[in-house]
Amino acid sequence: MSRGQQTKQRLLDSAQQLMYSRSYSDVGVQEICKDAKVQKGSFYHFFPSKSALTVEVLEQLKMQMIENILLPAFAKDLTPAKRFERFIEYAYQYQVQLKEEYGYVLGCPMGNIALEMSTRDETIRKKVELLFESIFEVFVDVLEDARAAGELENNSDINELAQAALAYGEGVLMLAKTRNDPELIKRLLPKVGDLIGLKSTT
Amino acid sequence: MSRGQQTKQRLLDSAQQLMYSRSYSDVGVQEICKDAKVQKGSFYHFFPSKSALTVEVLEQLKMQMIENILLPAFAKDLTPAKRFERFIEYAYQYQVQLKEEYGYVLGCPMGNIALEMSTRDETIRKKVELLFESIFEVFVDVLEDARAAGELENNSDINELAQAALAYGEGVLMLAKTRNDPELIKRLLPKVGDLIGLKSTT
DNA sequence: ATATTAGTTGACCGTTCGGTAAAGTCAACC
DNA sequence: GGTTGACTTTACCGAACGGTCAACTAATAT
Repeated sequence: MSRGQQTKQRLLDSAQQLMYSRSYSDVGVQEICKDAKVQKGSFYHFFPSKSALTVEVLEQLKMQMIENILLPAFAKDLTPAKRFERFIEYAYQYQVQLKEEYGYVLGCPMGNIALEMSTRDETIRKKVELLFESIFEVFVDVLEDARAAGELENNSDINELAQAALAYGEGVLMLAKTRNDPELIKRLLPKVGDLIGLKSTT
Repeated sequence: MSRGQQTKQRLLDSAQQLMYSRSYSDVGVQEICKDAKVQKGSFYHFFPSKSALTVEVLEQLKMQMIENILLPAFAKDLTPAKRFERFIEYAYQYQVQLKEEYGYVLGCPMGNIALEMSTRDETIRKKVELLFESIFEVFVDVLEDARAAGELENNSDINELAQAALAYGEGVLMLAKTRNDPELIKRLLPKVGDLIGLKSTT
């Protein structure tokens, strides 16, 4: 990685961490630069605006999420139901760890930005929409497996089930963040099985 | 209402409208004052801080929501399932109207603030937690009615079902806001019946 | 070796931020 | 009719905001 790429990466990493643990508006370009040990002029050499930086942060977030959570959790070595269980366990453990580290359950980094920025920055809104689409596709994939294996009691459209599952997950993370209690994830998320009609998840 | 109370009310109303349509951070006390036609000094006569104003806005929001949405939607003139259907219709119509008025689906005013502010202002987080509790209680009430009427196929703890329903609702509103598409509410929210095991809601 | 490009530095822009303070105005009560 | 306290006005604070700019240095290619 070239010198410039390293600098850019530090900016992306600092921005991701700071914005996730606080919010888009609460973190200024100045603070991101200070954290990344980069001067402000350099920031604007790599990014035309704070908004553009954020879009790249979201892209990075998506890649990390797919690689570190979605792919391992939904690997096809288990039954669809067990994959969901594994996913829930990952999500729970992650929020527990965040609470230890920051004192707060931080919830979903995409959901946080979505609600803060959707009415203020159209390119950010569109980007988050795409990220949700990525998760959604993974869900569709598992649900198709489940239906093929006869483990799906529900005969609704799989696209709608996947969206419902995504919505439910986001909602549970919101409640967990609001209560600042990761246990909510463990108690509530398994009910996603009822929502999508998956056998033996409860 | 005394002159002072009127001023305070204008501040609360302006703040509520501006913060809901944009966000907490994007709206300054200056702008709130300008919108309410109140001088800044007066603002700080009524509220010690922007945070305190927000807590009162949230309280007002709760009262309005209970009176205008929850009480009429969950009135006991219909079966529990039909009450949920009516609630969904209200939520849908409201977001459609917001989109016409502002160009954006605004989602849930509590959820929006929760995700933006939970890690930044503890008194706001606590207040939102309480608001969720209020909705939650209404849900518990309907679910008890449903179980008494034998319309609840699920034998889980009603508190957990109510929380799951709340989470799902918030998640659907988040997705609708991110996609800026109120139709998602109509398509997705009825599945709450599957989640809580309510007969004949789909 | 030199020219070009990529990256860095730090000072600077106008504006807005949340919040303060003091002087002034108004209505109500004695 | 004067006093009191609620409310309003206006000017102001230091700090931070997102973004710009021109001068500088480091690395690369010819």
